[in-house]
Amino acid sequence: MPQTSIREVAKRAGVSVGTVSNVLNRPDLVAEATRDRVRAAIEELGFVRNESARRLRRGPERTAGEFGDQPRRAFGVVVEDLTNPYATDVARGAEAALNASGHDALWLSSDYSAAKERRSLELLEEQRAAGVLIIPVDLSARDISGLRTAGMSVVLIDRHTPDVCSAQVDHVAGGEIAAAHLLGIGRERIAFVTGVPEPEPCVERRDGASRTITEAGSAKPATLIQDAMSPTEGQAAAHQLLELSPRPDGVFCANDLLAIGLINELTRLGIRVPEDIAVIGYDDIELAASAAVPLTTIRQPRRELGWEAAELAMAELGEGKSHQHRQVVLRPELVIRESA
Amino acid sequence: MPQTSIREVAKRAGVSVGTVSNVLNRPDLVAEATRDRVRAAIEELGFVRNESARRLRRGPERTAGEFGDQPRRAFGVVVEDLTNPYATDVARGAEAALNASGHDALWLSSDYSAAKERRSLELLEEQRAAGVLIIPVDLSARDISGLRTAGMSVVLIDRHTPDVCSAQVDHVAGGEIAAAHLLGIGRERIAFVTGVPEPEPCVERRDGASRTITEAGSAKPATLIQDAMSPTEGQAAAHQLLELSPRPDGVFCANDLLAIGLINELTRLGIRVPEDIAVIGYDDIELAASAAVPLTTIRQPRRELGWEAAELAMAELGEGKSHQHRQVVLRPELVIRESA
DNA sequence: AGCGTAGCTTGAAACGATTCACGATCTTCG
DNA sequence: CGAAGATCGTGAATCGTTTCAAGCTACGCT
Repeated sequence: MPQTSIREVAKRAGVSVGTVSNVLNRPDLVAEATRDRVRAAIEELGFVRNESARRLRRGPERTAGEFGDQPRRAFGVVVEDLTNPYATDVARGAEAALNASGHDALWLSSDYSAAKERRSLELLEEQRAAGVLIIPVDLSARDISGLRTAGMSVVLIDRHTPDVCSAQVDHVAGGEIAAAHLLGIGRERIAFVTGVPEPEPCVERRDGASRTITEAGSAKPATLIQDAMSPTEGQAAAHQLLELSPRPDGVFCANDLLAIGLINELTRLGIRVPEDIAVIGYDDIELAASAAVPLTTIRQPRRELGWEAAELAMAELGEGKSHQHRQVVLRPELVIRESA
Repeated sequence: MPQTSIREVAKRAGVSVGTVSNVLNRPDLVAEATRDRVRAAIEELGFVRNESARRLRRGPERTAGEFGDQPRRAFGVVVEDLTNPYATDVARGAEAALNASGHDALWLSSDYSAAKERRSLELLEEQRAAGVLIIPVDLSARDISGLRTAGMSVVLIDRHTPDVCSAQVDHVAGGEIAAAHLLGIGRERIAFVTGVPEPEPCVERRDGASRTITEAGSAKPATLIQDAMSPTEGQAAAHQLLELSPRPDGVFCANDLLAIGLINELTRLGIRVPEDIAVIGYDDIELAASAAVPLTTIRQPRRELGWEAAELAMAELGEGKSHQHRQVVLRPELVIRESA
């Protein structure tokens, strides 16, 4: 007895399969007595509708917005690293938007691997998810158009190409703001700390910062490249930093985790932050405010970013053919605390 | 034209549908020339197999371990909070084990809400996932048996009941170890900091610690309950702590995030850690080692925990009827750094 | 030539739900 | 009393895939 099907429920309740289906999908079409009988049968048999069959029959989800109940759909949220608070915040924003509209979010992580990324997309495609929100690691146009022909909406986060919807933060501006702040508090020898693989947005931050700095007439910033963007690597960066000559008096870290590790180690080595070296992070994760030296940082509107991305995805789904790809760009914001 | 189906591919390649299916599933049965022709047709048409139909036909996945290619399946990993490094580490451990066996992980978050938790389970059930690994918020036996009859394997993480597989850490022991350490370094007035909603495991840690302390003849520890288990709340706890009289000289925090926030705030208020107040955390998250005051803590083998859970789930799936529920219990470990 | 075999291919029968054109009853009202 | 609606139910057709018994060739062997 492989599975309880609608047919057995029908037999048990003494009705036809069509009626059971109606109880499931349009209960108002069924007389109360019958409905109860069917429900009881469902209960007793522990019946669960086979979503595969349902979807097979239904085909590409109807244009939504029909009368009555919304078609609850699943969207995939693919991020590079579920351990990174930045990524999880973005994803939570997306999930919130999705939930608010009665949809669901499935999280997948690509772990910075193009292969895992591709596999995740495949999985979503096989499951016939409604759409994907993705912080891409290495997405080709081909992958995307594949998804598209499978009828899924695709939204890029933190990256963009003309023929897909995307939501991103203006990282160049973020870099500029950070550099301008460092310059503004009188720092002249600025270093940049980042990690490999260096995500596109970090490159942009770096470019923005670099330009601002050289345009202001200061020396091109030294760049310290670590193995990852974690606090541990930030610690390591502290030592490298002190070996630089001339020793920098301002540091711009590609993310807060690096900054926190860096500051902690610097403090332990007797260097005062911000007096000796000012440090500015990027992201404004929760920990930034309650760090030993509260971190000055660039806040990304991450929840909003995820939220916007989800809105785009849902819109794309609703609009069908007439859809015009949109690119949302949010602006980051300087949060001044104590580290710079 | 709703979707490219196997039939159109067949027509285009001039073969029967059965052959196309074979190319997809058992390529070795098909002559090379035909195979190439079919593959070309697939390519040209941008065909993607409709997973719903496939699954509908296949029915409950065969007992795996068949000849040839493994049936790649998706497992759901439901955690309470994807923002919590503890949870994500466990989930990553699970994902690693799953991937190692050629399966996939879908992450869902319940956000501490029983409703979302239930919804997540429903979703997984509808998608006919192979199994669920869950850190439960509020799971009734009924929910579980529902999942079970739907043919999914269920593994509880960090909680247990006799009739389900589970993997957990011995939290009582963890509490005992922490308390014993605090006692061992001469602390006498110990406080416990936790947050609501207080997960079962935290209660166990507290119990273990309490017992050890009272059995050693010290006063029952004061308990500070915060609104959450975050660094921000740890900060708040610092102030409450100082108002206690007698002022504690040792604190056991329910997790590292609380401990880090607490220590940072204490330091800012001029209290020395560990000299004035020793603080011990729980979890050993990455940040613990690189915190301003490197944190002494109880390490949970989180990756292993997730890994074991995944192994259990996969085993359950493979064993079918003959399955015996197993409960894996891992032992936590004291990591001495500087905060206590 | 006759026969067995191996290697490919075929095509119809599932899988389990949804849909929809039709009946079957029951009301209501002229 | 009879006809026109309402209101409910029915059950066959259908979605796209996999499965599998059966058919077809070509080949080797006696």
